[in-house]
Amino acid sequence: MKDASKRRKSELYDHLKTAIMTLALRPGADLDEASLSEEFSLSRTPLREVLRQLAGEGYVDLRENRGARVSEMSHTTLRDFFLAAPMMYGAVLQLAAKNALPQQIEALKAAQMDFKRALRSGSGADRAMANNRFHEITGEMADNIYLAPSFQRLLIDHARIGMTFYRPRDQKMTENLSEASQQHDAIIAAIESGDEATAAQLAIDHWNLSRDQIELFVMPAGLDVQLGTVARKTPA
Amino acid sequence: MKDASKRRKSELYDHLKTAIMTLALRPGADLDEASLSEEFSLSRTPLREVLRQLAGEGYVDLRENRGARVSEMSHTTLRDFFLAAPMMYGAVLQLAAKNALPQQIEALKAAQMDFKRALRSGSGADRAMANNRFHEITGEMADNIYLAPSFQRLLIDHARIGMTFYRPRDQKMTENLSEASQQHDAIIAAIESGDEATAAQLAIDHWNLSRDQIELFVMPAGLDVQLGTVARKTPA
DNA sequence: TATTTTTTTCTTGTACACAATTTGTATTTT
DNA sequence: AAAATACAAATTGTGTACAAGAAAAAAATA
Repeated sequence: MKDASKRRKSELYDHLKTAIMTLALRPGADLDEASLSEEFSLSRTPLREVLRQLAGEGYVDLRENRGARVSEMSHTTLRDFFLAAPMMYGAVLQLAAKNALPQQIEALKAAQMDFKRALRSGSGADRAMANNRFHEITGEMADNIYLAPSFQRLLIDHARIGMTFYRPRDQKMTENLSEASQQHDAIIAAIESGDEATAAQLAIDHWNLSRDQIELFVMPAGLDVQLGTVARKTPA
Repeated sequence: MKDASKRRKSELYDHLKTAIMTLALRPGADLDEASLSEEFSLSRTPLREVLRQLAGEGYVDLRENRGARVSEMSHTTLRDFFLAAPMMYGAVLQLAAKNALPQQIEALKAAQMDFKRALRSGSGADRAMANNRFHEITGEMADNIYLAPSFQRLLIDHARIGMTFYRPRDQKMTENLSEASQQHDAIIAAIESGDEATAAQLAIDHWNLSRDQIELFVMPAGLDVQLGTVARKTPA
């Protein structure tokens, strides 16, 4: 009986994590204790502990007497993200190239195969999660407890941003995704040969590419519509 | 009645934080739920939630079915720390110089006055906490949610390392502390004038000085004692 | 009819009791 | 005497009941 509730607890934990990263639970969404507790057959006590833990890891925000919410993605988020990401991933990849264990390199190659598979035939969520796993492994390779917290926080929003932007809408965006995959291969090679400088540089390149991808999404080619052809106000 | 327990909860939270940072609670120390709950007149339920939160922030480690412990400072910790600290503090100070608000600059100046006061007449804990507050404010100035988690984690161990190493034992160590204070002044000046490059460079200098201070502690001048003048075995 | 006040309902926070696991001790066995 | 096993004590994890607070709905007033 104890075994089962332990399993349910970690199931709840994993479920919330992936649901948040894949945007199944949207930023700002309310997490109701009662309904979650019923859904996972857990009493509210362990449920609340899970929420506290997720809050510590940056998945949710807790408000006094007002329940938990999926952590927000504000208008400043993207800017903060691309300010911090190149530096953090650069540091992580440099350390990964320095410290990676053979076993971890194998795991990274496996993750990259999954990522390629997801690019070919997966959903947006599959792509984002596969990409997330790839970078998560590089974080384990770097093995520095002081970088890990920010890196994990970045990975969460990396996945969420990816869910929005890893959906190619035109030829250019598809090419970018293919280039991202090639960069992953180059990253693996740099790590395997212990080339720290190259690994760090590849991180910068990788994030510049991501930024370009997002720019393509945020600033699409303008609609070719004449003034007045769009109704001022939609009928109620 | 609710008000009072709310206060006790945050008191417990603050108490544990400072006790851990000032080494009143040593790394690895066991945190017993029952005794803490009695000491702060709180039931175990809210107590455990506080521990979960502190775990998320890096103050304690939770082990399944085995209670909470103050987070460890292993032999790899110092190395990890000085690998990550210059980069993180460099980034934080650069952003601080860019984004600091006038109000925050005033707070930073006040914190530096406290730090100087602590250097003159405070205990080791006073110095460590005053120094901690100074850098905490620079973190607020930087205002980037992706850097904050690692920065906070660094500040915790910065304080703990400081508790050990900010106790001058000779002339050289005292001079280093005075130089650290001067660097704080320079950091304030760079932030106030918005000089990002200088701020980032000062961070590097600041951490190199810290590293020197620790080296003086870890590798002191050898004891000048002849072979055989120390008893082989102390009497029982 | 709009706005404020009161009441009701719903949600979160805390306490306590019990179940389950781990750890230390004592006894037995080799 | 050493090791292994069984037992006992202490500690952690979960469920449930109740209290406190916030949001929503209803009633009263302007």
